[in-house]
Amino acid sequence: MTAEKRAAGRPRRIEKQQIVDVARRILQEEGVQALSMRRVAKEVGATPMALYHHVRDKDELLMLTLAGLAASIPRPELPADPRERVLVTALHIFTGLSGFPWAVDVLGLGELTDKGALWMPEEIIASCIACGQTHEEAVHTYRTLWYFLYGALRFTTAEARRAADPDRRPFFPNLLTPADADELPHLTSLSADWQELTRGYDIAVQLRAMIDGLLPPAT
Amino acid sequence: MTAEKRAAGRPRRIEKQQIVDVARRILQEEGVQALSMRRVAKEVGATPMALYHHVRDKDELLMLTLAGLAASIPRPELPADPRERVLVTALHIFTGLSGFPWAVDVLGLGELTDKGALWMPEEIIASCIACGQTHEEAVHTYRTLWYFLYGALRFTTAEARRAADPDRRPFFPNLLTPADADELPHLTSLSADWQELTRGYDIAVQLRAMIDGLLPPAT
DNA sequence: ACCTGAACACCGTTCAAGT
DNA sequence: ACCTGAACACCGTTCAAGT
Repeated sequence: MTAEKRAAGRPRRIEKQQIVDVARRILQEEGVQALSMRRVAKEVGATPMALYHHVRDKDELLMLTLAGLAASIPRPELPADPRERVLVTALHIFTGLSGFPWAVDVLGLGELTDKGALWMPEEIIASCIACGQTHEEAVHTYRTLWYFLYGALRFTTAEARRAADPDRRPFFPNLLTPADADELPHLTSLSADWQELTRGYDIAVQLRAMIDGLLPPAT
Repeated sequence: MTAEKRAAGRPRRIEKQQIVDVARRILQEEGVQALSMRRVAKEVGATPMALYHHVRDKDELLMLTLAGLAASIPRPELPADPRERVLVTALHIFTGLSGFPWAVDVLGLGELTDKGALWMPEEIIASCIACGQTHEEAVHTYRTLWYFLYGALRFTTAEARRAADPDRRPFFPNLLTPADADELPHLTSLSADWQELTRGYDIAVQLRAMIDGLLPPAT
């Protein structure tokens, strides 16, 4: 079904793949806020408008950068127990995407784009069914896990970005004062070692507990 | 401690509160992508640069729009059972923020800004402790619930936005073809009624299950 | 102290024209 | 078919000056 390319008309000077590659490099090196159509055009050696002959708009270009990303991450060994497979696959999504903060931003656009990533929802849904869930329940469980992973990735990467910023000043440093101890006793007593508590957060522990609640009890 | 305002210098023409109010109205009516400093300045009857005398930058203005939001939402009746209190409070966060999609975007900036919202983490952490968790575990549980709620809100509001768009065309309509049935059997068989499965997703059911897994078993 | 004006260095995208 | 050039309608923010 792959038709020969017609040689009619003007020969193309820039390839779609080239555009996507440049975009992905900018995203990886400088993040999503650094990517602009004009910047990509310049680095690809063309006019901004030349890009629009290859992609519909900026959102499409962003989503195209996701293609092939999953294939570049080594697939993990999956255990035999289906419950453990859910955990390991979910953790793999988290650790895999941790290295690509820009991908989390792009995934927020809400459209599936990378076919090579689909084995992960497939695996989780299949394992949930193997654990005794109906097909519908399994889809819901996957969705719940994805919402959690997305949120965790968002705040983890955002915090890492802010930590890397040399001249960051908190916007509201003293939202909580000792005077709030009456109304908010736990938050005030915990606010001192909030940073340490954040470090102690273990995504694997949380995922395991979540999965325990979401899946039917083991037989 | 509230010092009298010095009347020295030029009298102010625009009040900070006025700026924040206009910004919040734009956010509520047209969403976060419609808010610009220049737009706010115009509607407030001033130069773009006048705003910078009252706020540090656009991010600070965005975060200021959150102040007082929680107080505008009626506080729910909380049940006596601490486990149920966690659920009801978490659900309240979800339903409360569902009406303010822009607030979800602003919360993604990652800084706490609305003091009136702090009773919710306080309540969840206190209830988790009442259920037998340590202070540290309770903070982790809250964080896990928040990550999930944030992800759920993100995708729910994004989907609602796209559904409201009159001329939306999916970017990648046929990512999954019948030929993928070998590799991705569940996804291909489920893709037909994916919309219906999405409608059947019940956040209360998922939260209850999550909480069951996260909290120690009831005595 | 508070605000203006001009400027800098950008954006995404449409449209008409060229090869 | 593919690309350019010019234009439209915007951005956030700095800086020097005015009252």
